[in-house]
Amino acid sequence: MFQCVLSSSVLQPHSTSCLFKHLFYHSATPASQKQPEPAVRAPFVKLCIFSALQVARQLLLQQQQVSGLKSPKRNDKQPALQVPVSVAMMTPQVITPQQMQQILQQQVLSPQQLQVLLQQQQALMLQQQQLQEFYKKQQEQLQLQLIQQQHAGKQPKEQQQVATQQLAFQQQLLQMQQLQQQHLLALQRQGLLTIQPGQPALPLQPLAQGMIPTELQQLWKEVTSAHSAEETTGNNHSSLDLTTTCVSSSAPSKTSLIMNPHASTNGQLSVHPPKRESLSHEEHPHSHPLYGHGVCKWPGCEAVCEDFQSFLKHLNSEHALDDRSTAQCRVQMQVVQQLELQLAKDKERLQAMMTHLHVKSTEPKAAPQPLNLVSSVTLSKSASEASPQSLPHTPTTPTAPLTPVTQGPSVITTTNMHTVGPIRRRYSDKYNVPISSADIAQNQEFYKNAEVRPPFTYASLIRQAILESPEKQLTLNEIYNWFTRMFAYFRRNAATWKNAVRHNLSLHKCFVRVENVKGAVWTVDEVEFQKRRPQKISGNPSLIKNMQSSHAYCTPLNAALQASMAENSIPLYTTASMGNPTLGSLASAMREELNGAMEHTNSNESDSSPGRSPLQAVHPVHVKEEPLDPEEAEGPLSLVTTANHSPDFDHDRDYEDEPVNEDME
DNA sequence: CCACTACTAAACAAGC
DNA sequence: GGCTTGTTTAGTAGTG
Repeated sequence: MFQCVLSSSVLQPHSTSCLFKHLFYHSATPASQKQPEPAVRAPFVKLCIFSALQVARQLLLQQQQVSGLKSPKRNDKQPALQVPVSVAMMTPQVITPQQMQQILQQQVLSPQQLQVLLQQQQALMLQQQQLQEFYKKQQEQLQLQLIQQQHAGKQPKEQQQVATQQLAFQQQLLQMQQLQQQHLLALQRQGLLTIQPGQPALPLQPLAQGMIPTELQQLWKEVTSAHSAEETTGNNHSSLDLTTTCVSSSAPSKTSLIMNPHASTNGQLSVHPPKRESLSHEEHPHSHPLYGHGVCKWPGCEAVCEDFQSFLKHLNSEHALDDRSTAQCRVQMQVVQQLELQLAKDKERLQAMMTHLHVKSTEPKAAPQPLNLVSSVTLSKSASEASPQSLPHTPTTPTAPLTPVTQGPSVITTTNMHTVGPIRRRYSDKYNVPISSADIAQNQEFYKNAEVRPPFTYASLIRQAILESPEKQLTLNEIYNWFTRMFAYFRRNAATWKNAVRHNLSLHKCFVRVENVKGAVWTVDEVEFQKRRPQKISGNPSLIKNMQSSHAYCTPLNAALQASMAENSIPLYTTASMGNPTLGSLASAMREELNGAMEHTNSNESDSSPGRSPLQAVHPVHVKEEPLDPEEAEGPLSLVTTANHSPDFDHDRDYEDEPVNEDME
């Protein structure tokens, strides 16, 4: 029932490759992030890893942006706009695997390993310093050359060479910094989880770009010094120290708090945890944010506490206000801060993506028809936001999945639709948007509101409309309504697309007309429908290959979709019961289609379909002309009303009020 | 170049 | 007669 589905046209080879890229991106990213999680792992460690990744990623981002600005070379090759885009796309993949590995491995470090780590760290520092020096020299050289050229006006090549060298070094630097960052965080974590003999704080200036470096530095100092203090002195002493440490060390944090408004609240919360806790648990005897499921939730602790009382005991004894706890708090603060930062970034990216989808890259030919888009609001918004890391695609791919830049057929202006005469546009193949599951789910709302042509063939859409109905049958008018309900695009220019719908219904064998008491309804002959694509696919070996290779993505694809839908509390394909059935079901139908296509590639022709869709083993009527159908016996009740989407149909009326529309209800 | 598919336009018929 | 529904044909365009 839940199958991967894409419209037949969507599966055209061209778009398929894009799709796979896309899918790979979507599937690879989360997978790698969760990657090899050891069985036993404190949540704290997860947080640390996560934050480490975020830090590194952020670092990389900022670095790239900086370097993108600095190096003229980069701008030569690609529009400045695109640089951050590709970076944004790549970062998750670039960072994750190795870093994960390292971080995870480092998690179980023995003292010796720690030693090694530290040595590595130092070595890194050294290398980095060297690199930096080199880099400086290069810069100076470049400056010099620039000056010379300004006077002499020549030798651009050399300059370029230097620039590229510079770039390369920047990248190396970047990598070093990443590694460094990573080591630092690993060490931090270790320092908290195991007692780490005091290693002098390391010079950390190069880290500056990534995240508040002074804070990190401070953190590191504190953590290490705290441990050494703990080792050398007793607990009593340290509990005395804490206050001082707390006070003195809070200075840098405060500065950062000022810089980051979000952090301030967190800072407040986490800086004085012990006090708060004692207060809070008095007020709310059995709810404590640090206690849950009989386990202490203090980062890295996970001590089992039978009851709340013992937890309190544990809390007061093990996590008293001492240097260590303070340091841990600070780290936690960092973590939260980083998460917030990341969240902000992701939000921004999401915004930019959405904006981008509403906007049109305005380029191609002096098109008679303007390129689209939705509202001026989004437009203006996009102007300011679309720049940084929004675009989901690398500049190198000519066919950006979500934005068919080419001749604007995929998008049509509202205003021009009526006036512009017949515009031939073909959206299914070329301009087709390869669609990942997430896209589908996400874009559903988008298509509902934005007058963007959906990247599905009429046949697929019709089928979807029909399958979505509880009886798996719709009248023509109901199909129309579905179109207008689901796609803003189809709220205009009704004559054209309605004609196309009728044309498709008549033309394709997979659509079966069933006479009924009250008229005629259309159903889908799934067998026929499935037959359609194999032809296409079977003719093209490369496609088959792609399809097969893509099979592996189907699962994560589904998972991702379902997850995203679950997040939005969108039920899957329970059409009859839910208020807004369309979103989930469209997506699921898309999956279905994809799966169906793949089944056919795997088991060509053979009658695999009946098993697959008991649900729509509707009417195996192959002769279109035949009005009579076993279906007729089934009952005339269904078509009478649109009981299933009664709520939605009010919307339909709205749409139908439009000038062009000549629907009758 | 050809076959195939998809989209668009339009003519036409039947029924209400 | 006007409209919807349904069928059919023709032309265009993209892809392999």
